[in-house]
Amino acid sequence: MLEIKFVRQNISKVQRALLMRGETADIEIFSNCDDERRAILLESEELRHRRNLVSQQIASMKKEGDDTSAIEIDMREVSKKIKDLNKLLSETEEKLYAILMALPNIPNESVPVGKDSSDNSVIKQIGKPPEFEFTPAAHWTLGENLGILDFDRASKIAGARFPLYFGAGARLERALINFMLDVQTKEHGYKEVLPPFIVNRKSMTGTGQLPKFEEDLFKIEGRDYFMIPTAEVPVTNIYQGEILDEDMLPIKYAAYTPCFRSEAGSYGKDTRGLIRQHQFNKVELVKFSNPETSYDELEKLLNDAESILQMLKLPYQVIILCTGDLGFSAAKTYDIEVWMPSQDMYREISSCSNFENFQSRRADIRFRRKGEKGTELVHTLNGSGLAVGRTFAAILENYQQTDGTISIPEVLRPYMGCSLITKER
RNA sequence: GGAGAGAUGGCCGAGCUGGCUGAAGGCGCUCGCCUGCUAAGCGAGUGUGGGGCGAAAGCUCCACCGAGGGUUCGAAUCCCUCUCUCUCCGCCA
Repeated sequence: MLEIKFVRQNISKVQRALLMRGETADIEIFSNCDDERRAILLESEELRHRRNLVSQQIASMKKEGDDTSAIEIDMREVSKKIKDLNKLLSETEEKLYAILMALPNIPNESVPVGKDSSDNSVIKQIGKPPEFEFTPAAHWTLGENLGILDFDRASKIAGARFPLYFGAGARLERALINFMLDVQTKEHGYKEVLPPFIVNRKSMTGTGQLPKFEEDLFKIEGRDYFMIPTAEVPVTNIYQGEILDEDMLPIKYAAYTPCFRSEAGSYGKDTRGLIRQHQFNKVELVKFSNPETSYDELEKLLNDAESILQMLKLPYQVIILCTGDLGFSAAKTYDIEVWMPSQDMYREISSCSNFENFQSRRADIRFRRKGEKGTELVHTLNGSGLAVGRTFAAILENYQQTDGTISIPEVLRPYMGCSLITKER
């Protein structure tokens, strides 16, 4: 959420930002509501002021034993009017709030302007795509042939877009989770967190998934609960409504969670394999940062996520999202894309963003500077480190052998207890 | 699920026979003083949000004592609903 004062004073800047994102929002309605709100507020506050004064007067008159019934009758009217005005006020504020909550974050100045994903630019490419003497198979083919993935049976259990891992496949998934958590906690200073996988509406609103993107979420029927689409939601909301000490910052958390996404509106895309599932595993990195250093923290976060791919020796590239492709809450985002041989292209495996104070304003996460009074909003950041299912897919495809077996990346062998995945029975 | 208790400022904790209580007291924090170090001591200050006036420093008003309603001239204080926490019983991985 943007600050109401900021929007009021920077209407044209906000409009420009919306335009750059390829969005339209009716700023006129905002201005009208805003003016209306202040007009009502002014009137209601004047009346309240009067009521406060008279109430005190009544108190002292009663002490003297004077008759106050005439004033009381008068004040009854005033109170009624205040009540009416308040009703009007909250209606106006609701409208205003709805607009404000639907406004996306302002892109950082370093974000290139562009229309859509085709305008994203590649910042760097690390590692070379492997060369095969055969046509590399898709990971679902490999996985099903090896007996470690079974999408058919998964669909009996739950439906399309759910994974089912067996044997070495299940172990590989678990190995990746452990490996990723170990690297981030032991080498990069993140603290491990295991949060709830179901959250309430307030938390979803705090990080920006609601109110705009409810259709992307799995909701628990009959209760105001949602399955998390990413650990970002529960982990960022850990400090919801709190005031942190400056010397606690930056706070760095690494969390493994399953993620649940309804993937509404993506019917034709990635219908096979592990790329687009309703449920997938992810290790998420979340930071709470001092505003001055948040962009340094973003670079570090990106490096921390990248290090996993480097250690797994998977070829990848880093792209910076242009204004038109930026997520709703983000001010700046890098995507990491891993090489997928069967598709002959790079596919997103991580997304690292700085949200500045967009989420912290919604979730009310502040900090207090040493020696200064007042509080300030922290900056929040997060990034996948990494999406486990997609990493699984990338390993299968990049490490496939002529005979359809999968050699295991060196760093995972201690976790797997083997160096090769062969056909399961 | 049943029966109770509670939710107050950064934290702890009074107030809860309605009116001068934005809220005692303590802790913490900041600034100043003092003590040749440390500890202790003394003094002052120290919530958030939103309006109005002002170039600004600032002045002023309103709201906020879990959330939302109600009663009343007036509510942290009374009533209702909800959420959460705690204790006991039941059930349970």
